Amino acid sequence: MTLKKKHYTDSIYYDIELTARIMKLLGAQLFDVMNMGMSPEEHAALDTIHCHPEICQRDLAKLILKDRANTGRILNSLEAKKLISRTIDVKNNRLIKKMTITDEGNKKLEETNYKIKEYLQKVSCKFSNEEIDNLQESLRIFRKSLEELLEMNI
Amino acid sequence: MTLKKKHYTDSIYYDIELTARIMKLLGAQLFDVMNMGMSPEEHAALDTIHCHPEICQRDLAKLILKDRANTGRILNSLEAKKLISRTIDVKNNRLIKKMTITDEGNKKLEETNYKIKEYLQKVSCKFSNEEIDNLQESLRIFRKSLEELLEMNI
DNA sequence: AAAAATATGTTGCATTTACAACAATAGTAT
DNA sequence: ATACTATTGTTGTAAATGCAACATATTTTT
Repeated sequence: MTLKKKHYTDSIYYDIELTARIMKLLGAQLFDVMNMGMSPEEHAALDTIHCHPEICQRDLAKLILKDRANTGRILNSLEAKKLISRTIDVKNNRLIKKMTITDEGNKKLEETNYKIKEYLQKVSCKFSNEEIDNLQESLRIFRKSLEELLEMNI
Repeated sequence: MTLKKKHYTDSIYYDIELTARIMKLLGAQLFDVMNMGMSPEEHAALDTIHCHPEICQRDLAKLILKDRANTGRILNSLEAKKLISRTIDVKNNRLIKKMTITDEGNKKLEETNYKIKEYLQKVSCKFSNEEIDNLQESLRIFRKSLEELLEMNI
């Protein structure tokens, strides 16, 4: 009853949707104003490749919450901007397109991450780091409940 | 630092995006399996009209988090399904398309809300109502911080 | 060894979405 | 009173997204 409350705009569904929307807006604005030279999606991909250097496109897709098709397109764009290069490589005896971040890409990523960090300290002032940690933890637990429900398969 | 953490997949941005995505998936699945006869978006619109009987399309758009164009299209679909009817009316001496929920629409809305409530009690078992209230409150406070940042206009 | 299943990536298409332009009307200012 | 601005809704268009089909290659099954 409290979960979906009585009506749509009172539900947790709505609160999460709305928060996600505002964050996306803020992100788009940040990347636009700061002239990052890449989209938030491209940054997400680049940053995630940096954290998982041997990742394949399929696994990257799962992490950045896109499907394989769109992940491929984002990577095409990053490649066109010479921020990554793609070579055919082998992992577990399987052919994969290995992605390597170029020097230019690493420089750009570092710059971008710094700008983001700098910008977002303004939020941290208003919402303490501990509060954010708690919120993230609550969301994780909440997701776990949802995923169990998905497995129940009704 | 904690807000965006070091990397994309550790950030609160990511947690919220991921949670939103899972909720949307769950919602789509629910509406599909239960044969609701309308999309989650249409339900959001219908339920919100029910809560604000005199609302105009523009205000409805703000509430259901769509733009005016898409709100109009959703309403077209609801009208085609005979769940609402639209008549030209006057509000504050202004011409607006007044939306009225049909009897069929009210019946459908009640049915749907009941099915949702029933289904979501399963989640409440795993995640207490109080926890959900707390999560919603945290999200509200977090959004407030973000909105202040948006007003600061960079 | 042949066939079936799995993994990886690409392409095409249909849907959703957002944004901008437009039309019609009403309020406000000069 | 006329012109400007704001509100409301529609239409058109371009971009993002997701899904299904396909191509290729590898692993597993028979």
